[in-house]
This record gives sequence, C-alpha cells and structure tokens, in this order.
Amino acid sequence: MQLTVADSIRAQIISGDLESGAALSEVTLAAEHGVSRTPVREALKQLQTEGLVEIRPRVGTFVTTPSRAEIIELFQMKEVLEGAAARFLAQRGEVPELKALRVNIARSDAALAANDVAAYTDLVGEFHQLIVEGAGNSKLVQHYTTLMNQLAYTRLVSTSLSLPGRFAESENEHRHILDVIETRDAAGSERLMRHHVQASQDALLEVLSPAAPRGSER
Amino acid sequence: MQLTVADSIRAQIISGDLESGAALSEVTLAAEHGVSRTPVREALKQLQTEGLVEIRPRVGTFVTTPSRAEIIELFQMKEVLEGAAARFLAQRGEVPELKALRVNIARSDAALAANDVAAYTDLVGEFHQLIVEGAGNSKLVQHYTTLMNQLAYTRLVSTSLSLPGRFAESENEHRHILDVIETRDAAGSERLMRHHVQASQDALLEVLSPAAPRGSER
DNA sequence: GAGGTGTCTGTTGCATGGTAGAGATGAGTA
DNA sequence: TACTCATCTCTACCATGCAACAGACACCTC
Repeated sequence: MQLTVADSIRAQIISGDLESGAALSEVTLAAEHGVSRTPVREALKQLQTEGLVEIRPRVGTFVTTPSRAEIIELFQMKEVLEGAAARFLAQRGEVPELKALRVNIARSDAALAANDVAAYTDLVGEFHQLIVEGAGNSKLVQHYTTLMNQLAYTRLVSTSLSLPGRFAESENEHRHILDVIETRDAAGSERLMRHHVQASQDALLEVLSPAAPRGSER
Repeated sequence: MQLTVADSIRAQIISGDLESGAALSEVTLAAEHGVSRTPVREALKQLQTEGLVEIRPRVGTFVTTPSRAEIIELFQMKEVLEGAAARFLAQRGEVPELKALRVNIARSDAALAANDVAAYTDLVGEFHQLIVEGAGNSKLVQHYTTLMNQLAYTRLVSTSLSLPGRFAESENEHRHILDVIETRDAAGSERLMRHHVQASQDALLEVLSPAAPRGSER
C-alpha cells in the first residue's frame, strides 16, 4: 500500500502546512503530486466526507475552518468516544495496549521531570490513541480518528499545555485513569476519562479565547 | 441541490436494492445514471469512506458485507452514541424534538394496538433519530447517520420485531426512556437507552442466528 | 457618481481514450 | 486425473480535452 494523494493532502492539513480556509487548486495539487487532476479530484471528494475540506461547486475546494461551536461539538464527541473506550478497556482486562499504556505513563513521568513539553505532547496523543485502540472496537477507532483529524488535535495539545500547571495536572489525570482501568472499574473509568477530556477542553478553550468560559455559548 | 449519483447509489444500498457483496461496475452505474464513469468513480470513492462499499484496486467495487463481528461492533457504537444522545437530551430540557417524541410515542401506541408492524418499524427509526437530533450536536448526528447506513438499520428492525413479544417490549422501553428523559435525569437516561439498544441487539442477533447468544464471539 | 451589464479569465465538471493489472480459462504436462 | 502455466479478456486507473459556470473587472448608461 503506497501513500495515496488523499493521505498526502490529509497529512498536510493536519500538520498545519495547509492553513485553515486555504484554497486547494486541483491543478496545483496535481502538479505537486505529479499526477493528473482526476485522482486529485477523487482525493478531495474523500477528504470532504472526512470533513477536512469543503467543496463549493464550481468555485473551489477549501480547508475547513471549524467554528468555535463546532470545536465544542467535536470535544463533546471526543468525551463520548474516549469515555466509552475507557469503559470497554476496563471491561476487557489485560490486553497488549495496557502494557503500552504503562510504558507511556513512565515516559510521561520522565518528560514531566525534564519539563519536556514536546515529548509529552506526543505522549498525550499516544495515550489517548492507546485507550481507544485498547477498547477492541475497530469502528470506534475509525470514528475517533476522523474526529481527531477534524480537530487537528495534535496541533492543539501543545497549545493547551502552555497553561501554567496544566502539564503536571494532565499527567496526573492520565496516571489516575490508568489506575482505575486496571482495577477493571468500567463505570469509574468512563467517568474519570470524561472528566479528563473536559479538563483538557477547558484548558484549551481558555488558551484560545480566555474571555469566554466553557459552556457560555450555543 | 439536486440528487447526486452518490446519493442515488447510497439509497439503493441502504434500501437493499443492491445486495450485500454485489459488484458495482463503473460502466453499468454510469449508464444507469446517464453520466460518464468519472462522476461514478467519485461517488464510489465517497461511499467507500462512508463504509458502504469496498473498492478492491484493479478489481472492482463491491457492496460491503459486514461480518457478524462488525455488526456487533456497530451495535456497540450505536449504544454509545444513542446513550450519549439521551444524556444530552435530558440535560438540555425542553427542545422541539421532545414534543415530536411524544407524538411518536402516541403513534407507536396506536400501531401497537393495531399490531401494525410496518408502521411501527418506521416509528422506531424516527424515535432513535429524534433522540440523536435532540442532543443538539451536529457531529453526533453525522457519525450516527453513517453508522446506521452501515448497518442498513431500517432493514434490520422489521426482522427483529418478528420475535414474539418484542414489539410490545420495544414500545414499552421507548416510553420509559422518554419518561426518564423528561425528568431530566441525564445518567438514568443514558443507562436506560443503553439497555434498550442492547435489548434490541439481542433480539436482532437471535433472529439472525438463534444458536449464538450475544457476547459469545470475538 | 452610482448602478447595472457585458466580457473575460480562471476554475471546476464531465467525457473519453489509452494503459496496466487482476482474474479466468484453457491447454499442456506429470 | 490433477496441477501448472500462459494467454486472454475484462476491469479499474489515469491523462487529457472540452464545456460550463463563478467571480472580477471594466465599460456603459442613467
């Protein structure tokens, strides 16, 4: 399986190489990828159903810019899916992902001790990913992945970690979540995971626009 | 907005006009819709990301046939999303969808009294749809819709209602769910909704293959 | 000066032809 | 009879060309 055009464009959008609202010309993309316009068109159509670009007929294709309301909706979905994942994982008991999660926590501790924000940013993404994968439901992974792509999540995390105290707090929450999952307390795991997602959302929204506290819109 | 080729093919798949596993020839579809192969290809690519068809490169496109394991995964997701929807709806309080739900229940009562399975089948779909829409999260609606399309849910419901007693039981569960939502008990609404989805899954799987009880696979 | 209209350019939308790969089918051999 | 290999056909895949539309700009009219 080689990298498709869609994968390439998707990566550019998620990484932020292509800015929000940027126009995506078919001919330009075709030239950049060394193919004709046809496969580019197909890729854009695919990215549209993934919610990453918006195709305005006869006008052009643009990178979607989620509104503040949409970001809140996405985080609400994140809370739902990750909460469910934690619950399923706790129910399943010992699976390979649990071991990987313990390693993740150990590395996060080290990153915290060294105050290495960049390393921890990656570890945060991995932590959440591992929980979702550990739930043992491929559909859950699929929906979660599209969600995270729409949020351009990895880009956001490093921002929210800039809040004073959030780094240590986040790491603490992660450790507690894993502890509860290991006790196989399904309901508790779900509750804790939801709280954690809410906390990280609060931190993020505070950084994005400090004036508006969580829940004040819609 | 006119009906696109993708919409047309999607409708055919969901309704069952196109059977599971059926090969979708580009030229045939193009001829049927009076267009060339290019827009058909784009439509198929879109349906692939929706999980409705499987494109085997250089071979052809086929209507996906969810395995038994996948159906269980899909129902697990259905439980998660509808549970969350019920919770959100209970939290929101009085919204237009609540009124529609009361009408729905009244009609369902009538259908039950008249033993009108066909009418009730539609009402079941509407009930669940209203709960999800009432949650006030457009992303939730999107993910839920793709999920239901993958399950070809409406086709399945009538099957499960053939079980003796399931019709009345299902209607009863619906009424209880709406009752609890109206008391604005978020946690209780979520719990009840999950149980209902599980019950309907049990009924369905029993009809599909009576030998294997729920949870015996994977 | 302001509003409307016509043209012009850049873009997407679709059709079609050539190419390459996958699968099937047949013949040949052990 | 069974198995292997070569050929052949059918399919998706991509490139390219043409048509149609949206938006911008200038000009004309009031």
